[in-house]
Amino acid sequence: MADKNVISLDKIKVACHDCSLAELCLPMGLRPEDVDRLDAIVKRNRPLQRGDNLFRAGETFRNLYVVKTGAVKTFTQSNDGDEQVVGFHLPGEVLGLDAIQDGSHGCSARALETTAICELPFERLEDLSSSIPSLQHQMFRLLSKEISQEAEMMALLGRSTAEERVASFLISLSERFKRRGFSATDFFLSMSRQEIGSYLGLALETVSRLFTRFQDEKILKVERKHVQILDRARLQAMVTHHHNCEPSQARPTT
Amino acid sequence: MADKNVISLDKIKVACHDCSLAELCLPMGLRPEDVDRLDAIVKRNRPLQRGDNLFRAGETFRNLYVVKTGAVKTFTQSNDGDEQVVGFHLPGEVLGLDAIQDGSHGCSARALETTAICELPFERLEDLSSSIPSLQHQMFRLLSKEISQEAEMMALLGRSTAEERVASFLISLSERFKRRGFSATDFFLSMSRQEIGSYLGLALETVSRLFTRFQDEKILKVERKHVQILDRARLQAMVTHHHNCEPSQARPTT
DNA sequence: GAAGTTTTTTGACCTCGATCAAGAACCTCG
DNA sequence: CGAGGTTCTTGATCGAGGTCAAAAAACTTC
Repeated sequence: MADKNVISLDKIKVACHDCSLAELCLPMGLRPEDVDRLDAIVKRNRPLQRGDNLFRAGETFRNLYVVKTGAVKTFTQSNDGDEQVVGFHLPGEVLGLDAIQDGSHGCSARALETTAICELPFERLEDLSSSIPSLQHQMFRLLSKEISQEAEMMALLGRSTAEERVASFLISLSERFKRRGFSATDFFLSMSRQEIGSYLGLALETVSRLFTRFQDEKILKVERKHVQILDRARLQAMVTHHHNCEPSQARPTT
Repeated sequence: MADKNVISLDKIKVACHDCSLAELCLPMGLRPEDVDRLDAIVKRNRPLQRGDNLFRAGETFRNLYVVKTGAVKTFTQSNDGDEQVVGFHLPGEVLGLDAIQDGSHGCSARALETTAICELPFERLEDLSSSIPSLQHQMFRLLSKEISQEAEMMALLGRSTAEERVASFLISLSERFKRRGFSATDFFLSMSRQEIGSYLGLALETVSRLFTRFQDEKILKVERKHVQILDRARLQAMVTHHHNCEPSQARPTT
C-alpha cells in the first residue's frame, strides 16, 4: 500500500537473516534503518529438538519468540499431571505475549519437532519501540491480534460440535500454512491426536474418528500425520454455518 | 511498592473525576502531571440504559472504554441471528482492546443495566503513550492481561464440566466485585441465565439447574438475580481441582 | 390487579462425545 | 529382525448435558 518508507518482505528477510521477524516489521512499514536496529537485538539460538522446552510456566518473562521453522505448542499443566494445550505456533508466529502482564509465563512452550527460534529481548524491544513509533504500534497490533484469535477460539470452544472444531482447526492450519508460503491443501501435522484433542477440548479418539469420517466422506485424505484437504468448501461450510458477525449488522445506533 | 513517583488510588480517583481510569494509571506509577494529561483526553458521556449499544461489531475502532458503574456484555452475532456472549465487563474494567488489530470491532458491546462509561480516544492515547513511557508499558500490561484472561477462559471452556464452569464463573465474579470494593459474597447478576449460558458454552437450563443444585447443597443462596456465596471453599474446590500450573514445575531445563 | 410478556425453573427424553478396552500400525534401538 | 513402546484406529458402553415442553414466577402495562 504505502510504498515510500515501506521495505519489501524480501529485504526484511535478508535484513533479519531470513528470520520471520518479517511478521513484526512488514505490516507497519518500518524504515530500513529501524529494521537494522531491530535486527541488532535479535538473538538466534541453536535449533530446539522435539520435546525441548522453550520456556516453562512460572519462569520469568524476558523474551518474545518468533518461530522460524518447525512448530511449537504452548500448554499448561494441571496439578494432577495432565497437560492442556493452549496453542500451536507455526513459522512466522510469535510466542510469549501472554506473559507481559505479570512478568512470568503462564504456560510452557515445547518444540513439536526440530524448531528454529528467534529470541527478542523484551526490554530492548520496549526501549526501541519508544523511539520507533511504528514499532510500538506494531506491538499493539500483535497483542490485539492475539486477543482476536483467542476470542475466536473461545467462540469455537464455547459453542461448537466436535465436527466444527476439527473442521475449524484444519481450516485455520491451512490458512496459516498458506500465509507462509506452504501448501494450503497438503501438509503435515507435527502434533499428535492427543495434542489436537487437548487443544480443541475433545478426546483423542474423537479427533481420530472425525479424521477417518472426513476421509470416508472424501473431504480429507489422511495418512497418519500427513493430511490433504480434498474438499475445502465442505470443511469451510461446517465452520461458516455458525459465528459470522460481519455481514449481519447495519449502521450504528448509539 | 516504589513510592516516589507513584500517586495513590484516591488521588487518581479525584484526578479522574472518580472514573475508574485508576485501573489504567495506578499499577504503573504515573506522575501526577501525566495523570492530568491523561485525564484531559477522557470523555465522559451520559449513562447508557439497559439494552443500549456501546459499539457494534464492524464499527470503526476509535476508543477504549472503561466501565465506571453498571455492567456491559460483549457478544458476537452469528448469521442465523443468535448471539454468543464473549465477555462481561464490570466497573473498572476496560473494553475495546480486541479491535486494535484491524481497526474495527470484532464484537458488539451492550449495557446490561444503567451504565456509566469513560471513553478514551485511542489515537490520543497512543500519542500520549509515546511521550509517557510508563503509560505505554501500562497499555502493554492491559493487553497482556486480556490475553491471560482469555487463555484462562479457553482452558475452562476446553476442558471443564458444567459444574466447574459455573463455579468458576461465580468465583471470577466474586473476585472482580471484591477488587472494586463490592461484597465478594453477596451480589446481583445483571445478566440473564441465557447470557451466562452463552458465555460459558452451556444451555440456559443447565445454568439454572446448577444454581438450584448449589442452593440445595448450601453452597449458594440464589434468589433470581441475587446471589450469596455461602461456602466459597466448596466452590473454589470445584475449580482448583483442575488447571493449576504454578506449583507443579521445578527449575528450567532449557 | 388482570392480561400479556419475559425469565426462570423443573421434568422427560435422547444425542453426542467421553471413557474403557482391544487391536493395529508404526517407531526405535538393541 | 524382533521386542517393547508409542500412537492411532475402531468398537461398545454410558452419562453429562442439550433439547423440547410446560409450568411457575416475576416484570410490564393498561
